[in-house]
Amino acid sequence: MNLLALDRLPIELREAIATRRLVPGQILFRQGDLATALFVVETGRLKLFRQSLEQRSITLQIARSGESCGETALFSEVHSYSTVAEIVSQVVVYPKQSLLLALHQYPQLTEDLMRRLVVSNLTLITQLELRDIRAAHRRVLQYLRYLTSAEQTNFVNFDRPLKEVATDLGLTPATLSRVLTRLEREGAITREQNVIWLQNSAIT
Amino acid sequence: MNLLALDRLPIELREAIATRRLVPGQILFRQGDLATALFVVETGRLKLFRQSLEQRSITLQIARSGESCGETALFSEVHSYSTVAEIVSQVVVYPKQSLLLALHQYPQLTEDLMRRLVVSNLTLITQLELRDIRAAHRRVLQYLRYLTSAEQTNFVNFDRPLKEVATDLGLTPATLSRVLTRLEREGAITREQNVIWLQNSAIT
DNA sequence: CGCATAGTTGACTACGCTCAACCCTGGTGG
DNA sequence: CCACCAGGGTTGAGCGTAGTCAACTATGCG
Repeated sequence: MNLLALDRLPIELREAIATRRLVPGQILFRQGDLATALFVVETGRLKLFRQSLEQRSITLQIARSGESCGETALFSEVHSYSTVAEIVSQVVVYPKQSLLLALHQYPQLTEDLMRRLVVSNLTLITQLELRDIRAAHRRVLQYLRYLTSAEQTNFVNFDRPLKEVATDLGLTPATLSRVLTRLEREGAITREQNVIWLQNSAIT
Repeated sequence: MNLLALDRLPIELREAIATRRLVPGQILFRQGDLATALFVVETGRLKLFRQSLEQRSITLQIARSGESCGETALFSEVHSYSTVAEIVSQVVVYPKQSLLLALHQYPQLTEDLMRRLVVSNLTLITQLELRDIRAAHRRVLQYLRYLTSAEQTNFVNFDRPLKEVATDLGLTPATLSRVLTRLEREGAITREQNVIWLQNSAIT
């Protein structure tokens, strides 16, 4: 949940951190904002996204409990993406300056941060790979595979509107809807409420 | 060029590093390979790419002198992408174990590594943003803008075949060709050999 | 000089987007 | 308790644009 077990944190950093509550739709920071802190999600759900030219929004990641955002700004003046709370959320705020100071003395902290950066990297790579799949039905199928393999299950429970999922995938809601009905018709998945079962089919 | 000025490196790491020569087309490591080292390009040009399902290749980054690859593997067992030399190249090899050991004692090293991870992150985000632009001509234009803004110039000198550039952009060579002639016809760019001039036009 | 490869151009196709209408659900207020 | 409304989800028709496949040209290298 926290960057490090609280009692292992240097005292000066322990004093600097705080928590913050966010309501749905509330912006934590905007891309371009001066970066003053790094955040770790305690509860709730944040969306990390970039608002591109021509006002499209590109979802970089959905950060849930234990995940962080704003790490890249540790070594860059400003945030490179925006973050918004999708539901009521609580985040831990680690002031950038205190963190940077503490880095030098606490190797554990360093390692944790690096790990987070690496994870963030891998997430982005996954996103890129998804976007590279042109055919919508394959992209969706692959997306479902990622989700299930991460959870070690064969189903996905969507806790967010399909509309959102669609844009995450770079699709329109209409297209996603069509794709899902098609996949179900073909027997690749079965749907039930917000739950989608993946049949381990040979369909690629 | 190096991860750190050589004389500032801890002696045990200094002894562990080596250099390696690569010929065009030579694979440095493959995605899925056990990660044993991190590499910094001394001379030449490497392509970091992911081979997706259905044998498409997604270029993550072109690493040139001073840039690195394999950092993400510092905290993961295996490499998450492949790296190939596009031309004759020379890389510095930093064994992972030695690096991890040295991290604890040399804050400078840590900072350098984190910086590299952050840069890698931003590069990936840029890629994603590009891919999100559907219209090929806009995507290409934006790509040219990124390149020129990075170089502080108004032209781009392609040292690699357009064919490669096309796939980097997620386009086919045919489409890229058409787009370039169109952009030139519309006056957004002018071409001459491998050089493309960007007219600061209002065209978006 | 001849070959291999990159680049260009054309005709056709496929697929996701747009825009629109419609259904369905959950929440609200009378 | 029902009427209404708003939003998400679904479905349809038509369009635009990048892909595909192919032919052809240009270029560089042996």
